[in-house]
Amino acid sequence: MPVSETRESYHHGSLREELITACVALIEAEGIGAVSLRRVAREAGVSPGAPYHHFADRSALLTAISVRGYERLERRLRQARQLAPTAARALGALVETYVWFARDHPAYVQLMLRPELSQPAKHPEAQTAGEGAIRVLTEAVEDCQREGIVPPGDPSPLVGMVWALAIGIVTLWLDGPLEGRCVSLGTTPAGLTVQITALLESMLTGGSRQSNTDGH
Amino acid sequence: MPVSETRESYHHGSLREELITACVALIEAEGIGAVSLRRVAREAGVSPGAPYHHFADRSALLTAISVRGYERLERRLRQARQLAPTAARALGALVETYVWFARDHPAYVQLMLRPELSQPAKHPEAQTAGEGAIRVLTEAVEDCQREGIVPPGDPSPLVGMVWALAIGIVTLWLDGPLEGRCVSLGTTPAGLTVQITALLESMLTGGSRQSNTDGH
DNA sequence: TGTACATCAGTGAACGCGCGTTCACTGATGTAC
DNA sequence: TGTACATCAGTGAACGCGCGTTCACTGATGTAC
Repeated sequence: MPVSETRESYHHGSLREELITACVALIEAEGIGAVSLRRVAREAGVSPGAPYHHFADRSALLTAISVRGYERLERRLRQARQLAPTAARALGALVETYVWFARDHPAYVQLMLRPELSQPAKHPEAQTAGEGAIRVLTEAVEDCQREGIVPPGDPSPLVGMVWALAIGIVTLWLDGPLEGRCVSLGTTPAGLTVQITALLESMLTGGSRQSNTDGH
Repeated sequence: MPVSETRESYHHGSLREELITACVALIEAEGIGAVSLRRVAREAGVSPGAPYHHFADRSALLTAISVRGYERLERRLRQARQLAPTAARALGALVETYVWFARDHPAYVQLMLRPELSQPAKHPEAQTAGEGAIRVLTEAVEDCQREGIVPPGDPSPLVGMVWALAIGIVTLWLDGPLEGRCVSLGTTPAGLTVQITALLESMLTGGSRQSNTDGH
């Protein structure tokens, strides 16, 4: 019988799982620059060779984490889309969801945004997993078309716009400049995100009217 | 007399300049993962210790390149803003300009987007240089407000939106997924960029009308 | 213009380090009968 | 249930490597007189 992928304990316990956990914790604690296979093994309390029983090489571990990140992101995006009261709200909510996901799991997203670490040419799984997330975006845009908010035709410009917007906000937040800018503006990254998505929605539904509801 | 920063040749020629050139070329040829100070020195045809007469350490070189990138980007953004016939067009043009800049100088932008390499905590110059670029965006948004396209008030949501949009498209392009997606859509990253900026502008000026001019 | 000296920007050898990966091994776990 | 054996997931030592950085040095460039 082949080794089950879901068993709870063998020798060490489920080392594969613990390596992923340790790597995520390491990135969150010391930044993406601190990642190395040896270091992750050390954090997991295991010898440097041990990971090779679970991952072909360093990039395989990082790819596995990226894949998990995309899967979790997609799940949250699907929930957000289902909960949104209108199609226009869904688009804004998807952007927000991506950003909150990055805030809650910065390590996943940082890996997802650094292909030089996962080497997608070698391990294409992460890219495949990412396509699932984009599918949710596309479906949401198609909803908008069905509701007449967005004209029919190729949905990809709006899909690309929403996707890029989400990645852009996330990058600015995780990389630091957003935090600093928000401080000098008297707001927060989360607050600015909500303002941006509100702006997006108002552009979609009501022309260029921009609501400044937060007392400006 | 102190050493002039702009002299053409001393011993080697202007090594500082050549190190920057070599590093940029290296990133463009082999990707951001190939960067090391030793390697850059080797590419410039110089011994491993030579760079230390021009840069305090590795991150200082990478910061200098980021700074140069932001300066060049800002110059191009200013030109684009001046050439734009309308304020709304200026916003779209700024996004496009950022994206074309990334296409023309991927190495600069990749460094700008990886703070763990420049270590902004140690060398804050890059962040300062980046603020110049955002000032151009802000001015363009204020133009829109002056023209009545955008309601008065805090410009930062729209500034953030345009900024994030630009960075998002750039990230998707440089990191690969955009290229692949565009192929399967029968378009190109540049084409999709233009579609996205057109969409942005039409959202700003005319509600949510989305022109599909490319025969779809 | 020529000489003596200071400075500057290179060389190349060396340092210690952490890295990714391999490998012979071992002992725990699972399987067959 | 007990024993013999196979497999599996660890250990820990070792490999070769490239890295960032330092340092004593050297020879070219610039400066003073």
